[in-house]
Amino acid sequence: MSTSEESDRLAGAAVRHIPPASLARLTIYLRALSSMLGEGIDRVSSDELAEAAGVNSPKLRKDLSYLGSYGTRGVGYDVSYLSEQIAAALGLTRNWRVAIVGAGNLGRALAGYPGFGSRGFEVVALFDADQLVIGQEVGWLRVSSIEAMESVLERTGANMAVLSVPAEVAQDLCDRLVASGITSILSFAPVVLQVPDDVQVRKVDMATELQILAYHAQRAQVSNIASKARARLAT
Amino acid sequence: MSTSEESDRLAGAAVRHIPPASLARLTIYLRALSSMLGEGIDRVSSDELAEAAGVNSPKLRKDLSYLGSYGTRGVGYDVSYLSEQIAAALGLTRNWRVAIVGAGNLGRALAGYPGFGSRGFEVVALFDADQLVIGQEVGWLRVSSIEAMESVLERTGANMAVLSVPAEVAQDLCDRLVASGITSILSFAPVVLQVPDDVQVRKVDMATELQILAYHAQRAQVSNIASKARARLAT
DNA sequence: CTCTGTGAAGTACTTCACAGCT
DNA sequence: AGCTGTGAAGTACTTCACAGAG
Repeated sequence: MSTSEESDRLAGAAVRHIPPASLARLTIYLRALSSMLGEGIDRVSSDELAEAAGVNSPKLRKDLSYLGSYGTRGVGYDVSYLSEQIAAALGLTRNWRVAIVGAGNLGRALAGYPGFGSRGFEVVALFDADQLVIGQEVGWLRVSSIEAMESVLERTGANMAVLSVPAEVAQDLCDRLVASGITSILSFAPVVLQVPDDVQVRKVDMATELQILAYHAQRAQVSNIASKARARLAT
Repeated sequence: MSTSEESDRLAGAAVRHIPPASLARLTIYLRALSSMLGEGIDRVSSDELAEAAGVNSPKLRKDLSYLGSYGTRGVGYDVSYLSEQIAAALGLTRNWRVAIVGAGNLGRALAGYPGFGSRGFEVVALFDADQLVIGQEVGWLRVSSIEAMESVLERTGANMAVLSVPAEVAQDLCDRLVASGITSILSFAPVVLQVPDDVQVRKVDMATELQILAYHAQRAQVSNIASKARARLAT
């Protein structure tokens, strides 16, 4: 038995381990449920929710089954109740205090991102190295100097960080975040960050996404050319 | 035999199908190789490249084996040659013309993203609905009116689009992009987009990423509490 | 009779270990 | 002797089909 499984049992948690693939989808279900709540829908079937989330319904039910049995057979799910259960499983009941490192266009876009503030995430600090940018107001925040990062992180009680800085300085700033006790980092820098095992890093990478699209587009094109060649041969 | 497999054979392509998981990693290898080229390194072993990409070496070799055998046993890989082969497999030899829809902070950040211009991607249009923003210069581009989107897409020969607009208008603009013949879309809007089967959509979602981090952080905490409880019980 | 929840089967990915070049 | 390339074994995820609750 692994340490974490053992810990779950001791902590009395019902959830043992959610597969990464399911975890990613649970956040989508949560958003779909939130928007349904907004529309005044209070009951939903697995078919309907699956449709809204863009997955098939057996997959949705399997995903939900990792959390427990929160539906009613023959009826469906209570939108509000299911939302709460998913939010609880994801750890969204406590408040997360996010520091954004890098106040360029991307950092500002993130600081102003509406869906950010909702669902338990609060942006508590915004850092930059540029003297012209330090001190500027962005939304409710004032940009802090990167030199004072450690003390501001401490004072604001940040427990998550977003890295929206150039690739060259990402590893250095990442190291400083880790040294300050941050263990959850979302990076937009196009580099592989080296961190200790107990630090979680997730990476969002525009170049990767475009290249994956390019691959599929090229394939589609090749298929198309081949189809035409085949059509010619057939005549 | 599926249509696409058949097409590959007819087109004479060596590559049949790259698993999605491998595809995502190939883009990372490509970046690592580019940076090695920049440093003047011209030979690399699977161990070294795997280290740089943050994966283990059997996985890297397996990934590369989907493309072909481009290494030399007992020696390693030629950095430049392997780069070219990966780029070719990903479809990066042709030039991709990208339109960015939405010129808010995020759209501007994307338009100015350096890694964007390199590797075959060129931003050819930038759209917004705000009269105050239309006509502004962002880098080398002038922001076009969203009303003229169809004609500008046509004129600029855009063949990929990035959606950096609010969730409420994302589906509508997506439909217009699809109607204009765009078949590759990268969306930053936090909604599930409905598109025909022949259109590829990839989604980047900040909220999802943070929620996944929150889940892991919460788990780490629970484990920690449990460990302490266990330590107490043991005494 | 409807719709959920879930073992079991099927599929895809990862890891392993070593054969095969150089 | 060293490092790649790859079948085969192992693991994780997805799909299926139906048992089971209402």
